[in-house]
Amino acid sequence: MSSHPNCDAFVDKLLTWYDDNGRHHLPWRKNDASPFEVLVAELMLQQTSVEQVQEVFEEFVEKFPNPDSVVAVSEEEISEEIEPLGLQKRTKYFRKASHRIIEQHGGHVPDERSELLDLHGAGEYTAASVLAHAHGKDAVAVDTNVARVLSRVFGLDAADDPNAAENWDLAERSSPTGRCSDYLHALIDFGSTVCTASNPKCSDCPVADLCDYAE
DNA sequence: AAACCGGGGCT
DNA sequence: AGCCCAGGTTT
Repeated sequence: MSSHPNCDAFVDKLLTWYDDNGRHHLPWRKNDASPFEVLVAELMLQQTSVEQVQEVFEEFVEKFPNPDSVVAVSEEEISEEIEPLGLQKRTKYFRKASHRIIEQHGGHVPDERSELLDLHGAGEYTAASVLAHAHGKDAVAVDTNVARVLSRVFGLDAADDPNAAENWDLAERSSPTGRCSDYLHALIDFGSTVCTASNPKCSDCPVADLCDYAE
């Protein structure tokens, strides 16, 4: 646990807020979402809004529920499905990652950080996300939302830098054992609806009383 | 360390 | 017109 005096209280209030206000309906957060579906969602969500991903995710995983189904079709068939998302390079991510999962991991999405990092298109954030959301492991992933929320609440210098070690350290020290997946989803939902980049809703924030940033 | 990818929404 | 979005790869 963190040495920061407000840490436990912050996590507690955030998780309570998440229970009531989180986007629990998102298809890739379903309890029975497969590890491959989680990986697909994480790749789609890179620099892409949730609303855009919602438009294509379910049809994609219905057509391509596993790595075998991805490599079985032409590049054009994959590209066609994700075209509305932009960042067309991800077509190659899906194909290369699927090939590696089949050849190196028997068709199953790996559950070790180093193996996930070897998948094309998966960096530190995506690897940690898959560990937490697909395999239930205690791993933290810091994106722009998480970095912004943590740095604001705890008054860090690395304001909105997802690559700053300061933010990853704080995320790890504050993360509740056994509930990393919920905690990360909570931080993201909170960062995208309340603790927003511009015009944050501090006047309607459940943790404003212990936040270094709130006025 | 910086460039680049990308369509869509918001300002 | 400019900035941002569940970042990562390439130069």
